[in-house]
Amino acid sequence: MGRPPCCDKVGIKKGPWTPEEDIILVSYVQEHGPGNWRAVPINTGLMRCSKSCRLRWTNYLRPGIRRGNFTPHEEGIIVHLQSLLGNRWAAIASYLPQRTDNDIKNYWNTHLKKKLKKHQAIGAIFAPPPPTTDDLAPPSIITAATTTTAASHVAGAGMLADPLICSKQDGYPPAAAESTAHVIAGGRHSPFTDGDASSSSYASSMDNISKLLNGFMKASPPPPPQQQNDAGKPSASAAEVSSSLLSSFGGRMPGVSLPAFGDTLQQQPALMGHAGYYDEPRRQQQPTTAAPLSPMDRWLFEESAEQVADLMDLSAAEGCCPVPMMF
DNA sequence: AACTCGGACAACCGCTCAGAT
DNA sequence: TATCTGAGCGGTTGTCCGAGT
Repeated sequence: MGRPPCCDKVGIKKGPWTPEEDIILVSYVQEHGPGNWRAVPINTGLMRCSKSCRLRWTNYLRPGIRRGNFTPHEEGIIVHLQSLLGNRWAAIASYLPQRTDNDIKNYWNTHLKKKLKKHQAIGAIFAPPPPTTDDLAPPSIITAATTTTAASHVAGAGMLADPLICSKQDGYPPAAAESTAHVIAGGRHSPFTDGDASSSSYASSMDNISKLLNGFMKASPPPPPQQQNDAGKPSASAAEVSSSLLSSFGGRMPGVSLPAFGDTLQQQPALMGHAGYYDEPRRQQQPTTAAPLSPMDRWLFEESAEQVADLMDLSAAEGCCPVPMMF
């Protein structure tokens, strides 16, 4: 028998999300937490498929998302992990917690693939040979990178981010696993936190929403153009946004209690509950001190920086890419 | 100024997996 | 144990916008 559709297609709205819908979704998630997506359109009145709601939250509204240009360092990480893991964007995204898998996938398809193709065309070396999995990659990562079954790759993606699973199932040293998780959790020692690390990821995600709202609030003058996220300064405070939005709705939002929206954005822990890699209760158990990096981490975090530099300036080199490129 | 083309990115689709029953 | 269903993932498409002609 055929699989029933994930949701009733009749009356389901498609296409770009409106600021109103975003607010409804954000408010709902703030109140109930992410998850149980099937209930979201039912309880909010959103004429959206549950999958669409989840995707919108995960890829755009979720706090902690960094948008805008990828740094050369990030590019290198992506290239490296892509060569290691293939097109397992979720797994790759677990190493770049501020980026969504969709973002990384898009960036790969539009920028990096082209860049690497060009580089490959001139027969240059993209990166020095990665260390063998025997001496560097933890077992879970080896599994993720080398096993062809979908089950293992999904599990592997999770293991990358989950010290409990890593240590329990694979004998992956807890310290190493924790270090990975610490990075994922935005640990201070993370080499992925680049220049604007001082600005919270929360600010950037709030900027996303603020930007939307500013576009929505026709009564308000448009905000001056700004580099999204990088400045880490929202165009309006959450309270202002909330207040203005309420005004524009005449103080009412259908099916949504909005007054707490400003507070909502201050409650990042509640909103950070990202099913999957950002399991907040588990994240909160992470040590606050920097754990020693696993060999894999070290390779990715330290050595890749040099490799990235080599890659990005497309310096002339001989030979060809030593690692398989999945395109 | 109008049109075309291509890049960038948001969103959708279909498949698979995992948990619940 | 088998089946069902919700959630997640990766591939693909659609749309917008800026650059070039």
